[in-house]
Parts: sequence; structure tokens; C-alpha cells
Amino acid sequence: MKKPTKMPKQELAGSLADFLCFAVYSTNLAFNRAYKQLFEELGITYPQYATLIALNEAGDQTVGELGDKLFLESSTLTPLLKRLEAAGYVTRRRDAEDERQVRVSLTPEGKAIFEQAFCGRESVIEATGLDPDTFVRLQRDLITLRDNLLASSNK
Amino acid sequence: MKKPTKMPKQELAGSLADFLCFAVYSTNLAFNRAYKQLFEELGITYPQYATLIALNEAGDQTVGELGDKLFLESSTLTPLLKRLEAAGYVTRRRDAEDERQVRVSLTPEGKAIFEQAFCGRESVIEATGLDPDTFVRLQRDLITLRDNLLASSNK
DNA sequence: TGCGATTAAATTGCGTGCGATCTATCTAAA
DNA sequence: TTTAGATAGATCGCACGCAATTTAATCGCA
Repeated sequence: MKKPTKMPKQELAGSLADFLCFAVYSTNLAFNRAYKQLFEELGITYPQYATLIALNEAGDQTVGELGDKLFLESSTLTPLLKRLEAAGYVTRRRDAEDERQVRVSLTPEGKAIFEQAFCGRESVIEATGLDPDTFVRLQRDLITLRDNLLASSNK
Repeated sequence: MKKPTKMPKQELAGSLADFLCFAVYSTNLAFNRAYKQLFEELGITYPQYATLIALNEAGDQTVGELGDKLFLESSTLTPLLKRLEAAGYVTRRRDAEDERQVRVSLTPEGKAIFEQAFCGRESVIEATGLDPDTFVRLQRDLITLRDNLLASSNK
């Protein structure tokens, strides 16, 4: 947590352009649109791709562990994982040790899709028009912001 | 558009933490959660609040103009505006000059809700834990990123 | 004036995203 | 051992968000 400096009052204007949350919101929409064509060709969606990244990163995880990494609830993940399973990209099975948990892992087909999307994303990265320093700084600041927001909303 | 410098290859790792799009995506989820309680108390949602900001900013706009500001399609805005109308926060009426267009404006009740949310958001801004310089820089970089992405996806 | 092309919004279908709730399983204390 | 509580996923209902399509109004040009 950086110093919790209070924003000066004159920053509190009422225009959309003054809202940091709107900058994040609209940039997220823009990323969705930028990636749309790539994902459509592969037959997956943006959050499904994030799930494949998480699975490729660590393999064999429970729904809860995936949710922690992706910041999603089981009510979101369960249907998403069932769609990935129906597409043949992941497997879901009850853990033998603890039947409450469901373990998810990538199939070879899922790994192939992940790698195709991973290669394709380079053109999107170039489309950001950011120099590497800005890219890295932006990423770091966003993650700090995210974690501060989550920490405060879990008070 | 800044210089379109190519990202160095070694930045292309496969972990969620390396994806700028995931940083934006998850920060957006975090903002949603941070604002949730405030909006719930007021009986609106996060995108509805963005719509109220846009309406307060300029008043009396068509659905298309709102969509341009909010980066949303009519298929998203029409139901959202109907819900705001049902709640009594906006009015929708066909333009007399051009009956294809629908003009939307804030009611006094809508303006009151906007102002209550506007005051309440200060605590969320403090929860970001960002110093003002970082806050401003982040906002500027995000908007540049967003506009570059949108420009490239409209090729 | 007539009529095809264009435009604005609405509708439809599908995939998130979440709170609330439900079910099945596991844990722990009496 | 029994059973109350906790835990992990799944289900349900609702609100986005968009592509594709439809409907209604306007425009353009002969």
C-alpha cells in the first residue's frame, strides 16, 4: 500500500474523462474488441482464454484455486468450465480425496488452443502503441490498484 | 499514437501476471466490487452510474451519442436505459425532428442519485492507495491505450 | 414523386459476472 | 457415533455486452 494521499478536491470533476474507474472500464471493453477476432477464429472467448492461461500456468487445479487466480466466483466459473469441457479443451473430475472439490486440467487440444492464441496476441500487443517502459509501469500500477481495491472491499 | 515499439520477446511469458489485458480485466472486476455497496444502496449498477455521469455531463442526448461516449452498442444501452427509465431516473422520447432517434435526459431524481453516488465515490478513490501523480499518469496511459486499441480494431 | 440505400434503435441469442441459495461432502465436538 | 457447522461447487435469477438481425424513419437520386 502506497501512501493513502487524499485526492485534491479540484480533481473531483463530473466528467467521464475524470473517472479512473471509467478509464479502466472502457479500456477493458477496448481489449475485448481488439482480441475478439482472434478468439472468434479459435472458437473461445476472452475469459475462457484467461482460464486457459491459468490452467497452462499450473495445471490440475480446483475450481476454487482457479477462481482465486482469475478473481471469479464459482457461479461464473462452473458454466464457463462446462463450456470449455464441452469443447474438449479441459477435463473436470471430482477429487478422490475430497469429493467436494472438482479438479480441472487442460487437454492436449486445450493446450494447442492456448498456444495458438498466445502467438496471435502479439499483434494486439503491438496495437497498444505503448513503449515497453510504459507497458511495464502501467501493468505494475494496475496490479497495485487492483490489490488495494480488493483489500479495501474485503475490509 | 506513440512510437509502435515492438515488445521484446522475453516479455512474452505465459503467466496471467504477464498479461496487460488481464491486469485491466481484473482491475475492472476489482472496481466493480469496490463500488458495489455504494451502488446497491442507491439501487443502481456500475454501468448505469456511468450512464448518469454522461447524461449529467451534457444532458439531452441520443442513444447513439451516449453509446459513443460510453463505448457501448444500442443492444446494451436500450435495455439499460429502459431500466433507468422504469426507476424514474431518465426520460426517453423520440426526437420530433428525426423519429429514428431517441433522446434521453436526466430527471431531477436521476440527478439526485448521480450526486449521491458522486459524493460517495470519494472513499473508493482513497481506497485506491494511489498518490495523485500515479493516479493522473495511470488515467492518461489507460486512455491512450484504449484509443490505440480501438483505432487498431477499427483498422 | 418514387423507391432503393442508409441510418437509429430495438430485438434476439449467447456468454459472462455475481449474490443468494441449494446440495453434497467433510470436519469436529459431544 | 452422531450430528451441527463449515466448505466446495452447482444452480438460479438478473444485469451487462455484443453480433446479427429486424423495424421504422430518413435520405438520395433519378
